[in-house]
Amino acid sequence: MATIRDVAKLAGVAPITASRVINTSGYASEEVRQRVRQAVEQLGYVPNSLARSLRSHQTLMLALILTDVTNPFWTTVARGVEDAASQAGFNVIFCNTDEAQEKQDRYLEMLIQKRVDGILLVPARSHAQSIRFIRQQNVPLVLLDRRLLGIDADIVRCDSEGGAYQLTRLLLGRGHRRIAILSGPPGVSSADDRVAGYCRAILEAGIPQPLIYRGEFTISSGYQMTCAALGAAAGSGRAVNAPSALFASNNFIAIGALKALHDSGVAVPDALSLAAFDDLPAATMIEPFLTVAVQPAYEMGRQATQLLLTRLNDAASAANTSVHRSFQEIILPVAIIERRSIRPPQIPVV
Amino acid sequence: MATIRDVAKLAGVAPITASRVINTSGYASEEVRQRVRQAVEQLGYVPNSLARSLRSHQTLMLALILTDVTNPFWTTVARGVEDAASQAGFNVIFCNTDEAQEKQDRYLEMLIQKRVDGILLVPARSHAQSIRFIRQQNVPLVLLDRRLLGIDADIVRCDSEGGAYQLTRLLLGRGHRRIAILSGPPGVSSADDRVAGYCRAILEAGIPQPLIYRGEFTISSGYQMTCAALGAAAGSGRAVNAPSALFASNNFIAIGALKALHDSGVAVPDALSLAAFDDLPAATMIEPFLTVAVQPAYEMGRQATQLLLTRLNDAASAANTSVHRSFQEIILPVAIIERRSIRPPQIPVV
DNA sequence: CTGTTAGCGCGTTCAT
DNA sequence: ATGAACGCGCTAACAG
Repeated sequence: MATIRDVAKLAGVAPITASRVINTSGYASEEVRQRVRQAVEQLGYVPNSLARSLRSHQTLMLALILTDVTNPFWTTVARGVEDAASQAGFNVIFCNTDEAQEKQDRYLEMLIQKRVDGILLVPARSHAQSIRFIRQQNVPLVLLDRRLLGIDADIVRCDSEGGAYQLTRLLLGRGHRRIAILSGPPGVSSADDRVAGYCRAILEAGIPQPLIYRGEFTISSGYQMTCAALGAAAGSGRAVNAPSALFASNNFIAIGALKALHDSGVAVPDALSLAAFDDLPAATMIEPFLTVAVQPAYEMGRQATQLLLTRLNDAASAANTSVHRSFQEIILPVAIIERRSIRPPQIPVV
Repeated sequence: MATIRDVAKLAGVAPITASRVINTSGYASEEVRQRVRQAVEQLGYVPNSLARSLRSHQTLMLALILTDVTNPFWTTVARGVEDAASQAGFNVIFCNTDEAQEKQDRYLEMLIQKRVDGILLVPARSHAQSIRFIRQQNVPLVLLDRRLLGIDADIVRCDSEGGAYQLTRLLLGRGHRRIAILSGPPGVSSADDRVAGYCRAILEAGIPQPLIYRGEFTISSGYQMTCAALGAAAGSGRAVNAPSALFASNNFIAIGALKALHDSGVAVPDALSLAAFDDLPAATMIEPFLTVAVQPAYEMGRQATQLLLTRLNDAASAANTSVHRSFQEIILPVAIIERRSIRPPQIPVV
């Protein structure tokens, strides 16, 4: 593989001159430019960015660590990140943690070895250990979607608490009193916030007993929690005790719930109402009918990336003046979209 | 950021000794190992893989260039690639071309600059130009899913022709005579092969006129082609001329078709039968009912990666003996899954 | 406008 | 068992 020295030799100039032509940095006479360009062409020269990065101390690579690109929500976030990054000349490495702390840490180590210029992280669990590691390495970091207890950091996330509150209010407004929330894992702030918003609305309505189920943000967990919610009612022996509405706290849980309800022969919304956080993937929307709280996924990715790029500039200009800037927290609004999966409860509350 | 020299200094040894301990290559007394490890810990030292790769001429990175990770089919392929790669100690960079030649070429250039060790490519279009570029740079390449006319290369793909043939035969066996295929872009071998398999079955059945629509592998294109297929019949003024069955040649086209049929009030399978290539994403399968030809997506990714890794070894051991090995073509079988979207035509053929 | 020198951080080669 | 010297390919810093 040809090096810049080969190019320089062929063009009859010094390597640095070739470098200047190739990177259009610094002066070069038109004649020299021609010769260098031709040499590049002739040799099929492709610059070695390893060497370049080693010298220049930047790789033009960002990393996005998330839980699962299989989920269309994250796919959309990823697109937002990629678009914003590539517009600024950066590439993005994607990493799936599957919510596993251990995988997350392995990736972090690898990414820092590769000297990525910045990291966008959807923290798998509430551990702050990983963040300390990143800080120690002086790599700019922006959190995405999830807060971390006791950690001040730049973050872009949505108003999960508020969205959950509104969605619960919507169900209450339709006359539901027994509303069960099917939520994600404790310790994940977006999950906790949605439970909190739900509880606030429930308590405000004077309902003594919230119905909270906690599992994973997966289809199978949504299925199981739904079965549990239905089963608990069956166990009590009184149909009146069955929840009349379910609040699925993400799209995959909603899909699992729909599946479970279908398998149990429970019709939505005739027998039971269903509302969810996050829209379902476009692919399922042959006939959209789920009432949802939608997060601006693309925008989350875009803004987080822009914030990260800002921090890179800060770091570059600040150089060795280690002034501590304050962190930024960007909270994006959640939009409620009413469709047809909610209806007043069929069995009037006694 | 600490370098290996800092570690060496702190441990009171030469840099190379520290290197040997860190990479567990070569000898080192137990006492020295201890000191080095402690220095690493104390300084928070993380090796610089840019420098390491520059020296060792390998990056342990592979690239997967595909058209659209949004499609669950490709997501699954990607998982197969990632699993096989990480098991061998390699990382994967993912790139979306959106079927655009230009994006593909930009990514290729970038990946070669980054000196990835190998490339898995789902070629966007039939151009062979890009492949010549890769060959010239001596980077091992395995094609995925799509052949390239006039190009001999390692490839892992499915039997699209055979699968389409079988699926069409299935429809014919149910008594359908007017079967329309909604296909992908000409020049993309998987699309062309499916049309070919369809045509073979149609001709064998003695049907004079195949009904072929060609568009993109997208939801909107599936929608449009379906409207066109329905509209053509309407235009002819005779319901008898309407297709009684549709063959969607990938999952996104199938979703678009379902949407269009729903919007037009055409019931599946009562009024019209539908079969598709590729299964729908798990997320939509609340109640699976589509009869499909399924490709082993995960396995495609896995085997392609293994083949690529084999080639890396070949290249490493062959060194400068440029023996030309013959290329391998791995063709995976397609499985037909019969469900409930096919039914004999309601309007008997005159 | 162009060239010389040096070094980014690491590991191969050869010496001790 | 350990170390010195060198170079991977490139560009910053400093001439001229």
